[in-house]
Order: sequence, then C-alpha cells, then structure tokens
Amino acid sequence: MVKFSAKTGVMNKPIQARTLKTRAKLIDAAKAVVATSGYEGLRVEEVVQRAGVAKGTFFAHFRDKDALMDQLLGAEMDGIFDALDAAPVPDTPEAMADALAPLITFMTSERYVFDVILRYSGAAGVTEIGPIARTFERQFRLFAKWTAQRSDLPPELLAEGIQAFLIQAMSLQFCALHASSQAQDRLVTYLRAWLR
Amino acid sequence: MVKFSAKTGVMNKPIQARTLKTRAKLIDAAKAVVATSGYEGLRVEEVVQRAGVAKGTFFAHFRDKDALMDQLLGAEMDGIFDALDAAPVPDTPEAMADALAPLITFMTSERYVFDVILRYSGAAGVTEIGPIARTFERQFRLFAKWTAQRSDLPPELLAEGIQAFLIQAMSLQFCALHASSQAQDRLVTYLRAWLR
DNA sequence: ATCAAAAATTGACCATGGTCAATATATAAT
DNA sequence: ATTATATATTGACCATGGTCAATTTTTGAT
Repeated sequence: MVKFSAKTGVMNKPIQARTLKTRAKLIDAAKAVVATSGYEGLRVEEVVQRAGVAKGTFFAHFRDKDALMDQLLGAEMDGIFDALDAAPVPDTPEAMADALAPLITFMTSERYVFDVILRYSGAAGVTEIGPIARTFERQFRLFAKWTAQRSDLPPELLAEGIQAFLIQAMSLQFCALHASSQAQDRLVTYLRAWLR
Repeated sequence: MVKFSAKTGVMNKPIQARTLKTRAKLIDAAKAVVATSGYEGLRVEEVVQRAGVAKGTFFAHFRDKDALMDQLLGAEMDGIFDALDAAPVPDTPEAMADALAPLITFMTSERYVFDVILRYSGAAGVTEIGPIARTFERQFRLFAKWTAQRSDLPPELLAEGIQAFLIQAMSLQFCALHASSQAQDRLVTYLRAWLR
C-alpha cells in the first residue's frame, strides 16, 4: 500500500516512525558534534557513535556526508532568511549590507562552510534540489523584492547581480590580498555602483 | 651551502636534478591520466604507478592532491590568459563574452574543475598563493585594462564586478533551473547592465 | 676516494568516507 | 495469530587520500 506524503506532495513509500526517530538522532548528534568541533571537524564516525547507530545506518539516511551538511547548513540559512523575509525592505546599499550581516557572518564562519554552500548553491538536476539550493532561490526572490520598485532594470537581473556581488565580497574575505577590508564594506561599494 | 634561486628570487635550498626529473614525471603522468579519465577521475595511485614512483614521493612533491590540481589547472588557465593578454581589448559586452569563451569552456568543462578553481581562487595566506590564485590576479588586471578608459567608475571596481558576473554566469550553468541559457549569453546580459 | 650531512625516496600503515550482503524489524493480508 | 513482503539496521569490508620512520642517493668538504 502506498500513502500520500504531505511533506513532498507526491505519492511515495510510507515512512516508519522508527525511521524518523533514527534520522532525528543522527541530526541531533551531528549538531552536537558541530557545536564542539565545527562543521569542518565533523566526522561521520563520531556522529554515529553519539547517535548510537551503525555507520551503514547513516548512509541509509544521507546519500553522503555532504548531504548531511546540506541539511544542517540549509536549516541554519533558512532561519536567517526567515528573519530577512520578516524585516522591512532596506532602501540603501548600506541598509542592505547591514541586513545581510548575519548571512555573511554565517557563510564566512568557516572556509569549509563557504565552500560547501557554494558547491550546493545550484542543483545539478531538478530532482536533487536540496536545502541549500532552496535557500538560494529564497535569496533570489528576496533580492528581487528589494529591487521591485525600480524601473531602470528588471528586478530579476538586479537580484542576480546582488547575488553575484555578495559571493564576490565573501570570496575576497578569504583572500590574503584583500583581507584588509571587510566583506560588508566591500558589498556596500559594489551595491552603490550596481544600484546607482 | 645555500644557493640563490632565480625562480623564487629568495635564498633557499638548492634543487637536485633528480627532484626536477621526478616532478616532471609526476606532472606528465598526471596529464596522461587527466587525458583519459578527466580531472575528477584522477587517482593519485594511478599517477604514481604511471610515473614509476612510490606514493610517498608524490606527497613529497605536492602538499596534497589539490596542490597537483592547482598546478595542472593553473597552467591550463595561464595558457588561456596568455592568448587573452595578446588579443586586442574588446569594447562591447558581446566582444568581451566572446573573448572569454575559452575560459568559460575550460572552467565549466567539469563541475569538479569549477569547484577546485573556486576553492583556490583566493589564497588563505600570502605565502601560499598558488597558480590558480595567480591567474585570478591576472584576470583582475586584464579586466581593469579592458575598462581603463572609462571615467564613471574606477577600473578596479569595474574589474571586480566583471569577475563576479563571470562566476555568476558559470555557476548558473550548473544549475538545473537556469540550464536553458548559456553562460556566455548570461554574461552578455550582466555586462550590458554593469558597463552601461 | 672517503665520509658525514642533507635531501629524496620508499612502502607499510593510518584516517575516513562509503558499500553491501546478511540480519532484524515492522507492516499488511489472510 | 501467522506469514509473506517490505523496510531498516548492522558491521565487516573496500577505496582512496595522506603520514612517517627507515632507507637510499646525492652533495660538499677533506
């Protein structure tokens, strides 16, 4: 017998309660490991030990280690975008950069975090769109909303530009030659030019 | 006794002829592997077998597998920039995107290649600037040259913008939702807006 | 030519992500 | 309640990048 899944909206296999519990144990254990060792320091072995399951179980729940990261990082970013969606639309480059400060802080908290997010920001296939890719769609819609009242250029184009400059500003954060100025300040410079 | 190195310009250990030969064998073997298996398919084990050396020797010459990729990809991109530097300055967004076609083709030839290049595009420390990071400096100088005669915005800012849009255009190439249009076309759209 | 110090090489070994056939558990039909 | 089928779990095992103490080779001084 096949049941309807409210979560995915398609007909698929019913999910056992046991599955949900194991999955929750793994996620909780992973968060605990991240809290003490950071994202880069996470080891699958430690996660399964804390969760009290075998290693194979981990990979029955997540395609690979990156898929777990996708979940963890995506959830964290979703929280940030929840706040951004609720806040008023910033009307100046400075206000925009200020609003984006939490996102910048999180995405640049670890080089590893930044790399994983970039790697998963676009989905290779429609079926494999993950949490991180979805936050980039949210980001795009948010920036389009921020630029909706402008008439010189389409908001979609302006939004993609802001996305590009945001990545650029954060990338240079990790670059020794540009470490002098902060990502937020660089972003203001970019946005002043892009949105003038 | 310590000798002067013409290559690095600083006083350091003399390099044995044997070292250069082994290094060349490793690089040649790596190129052969890439030719048949692609960059993502490269295995260190296969490289050392082809080169006829032990695995430990590989890591005496390269910090890790990524360092080899840095050399290989950096060399390839340097060739592309040699051609770009020699060519006349393009004066329209279309001409710019045309000129960048070889770079786009190479950087998006494999998802793995794109990811490695992005990861090494900025150096974490001044001492560890590698071949890929250097090509990004070349890219920056090239774009600054392309925009040098403009007076509305500093060429350095315009150059960083072009860099940002180039990455953005290529990123969307790998994204299922935007696969419809080509990276080069997207770049033209971006540059028309950025350089108007 | 000999020898001591420095440099390069070796390969057994380790760390860690990932696989899969076997087993255990849950579900649904009778 | 029993049984058959589907699902979840297990852990030994594999793949591959990376380490390092021991060994070999090169170098420079005598």
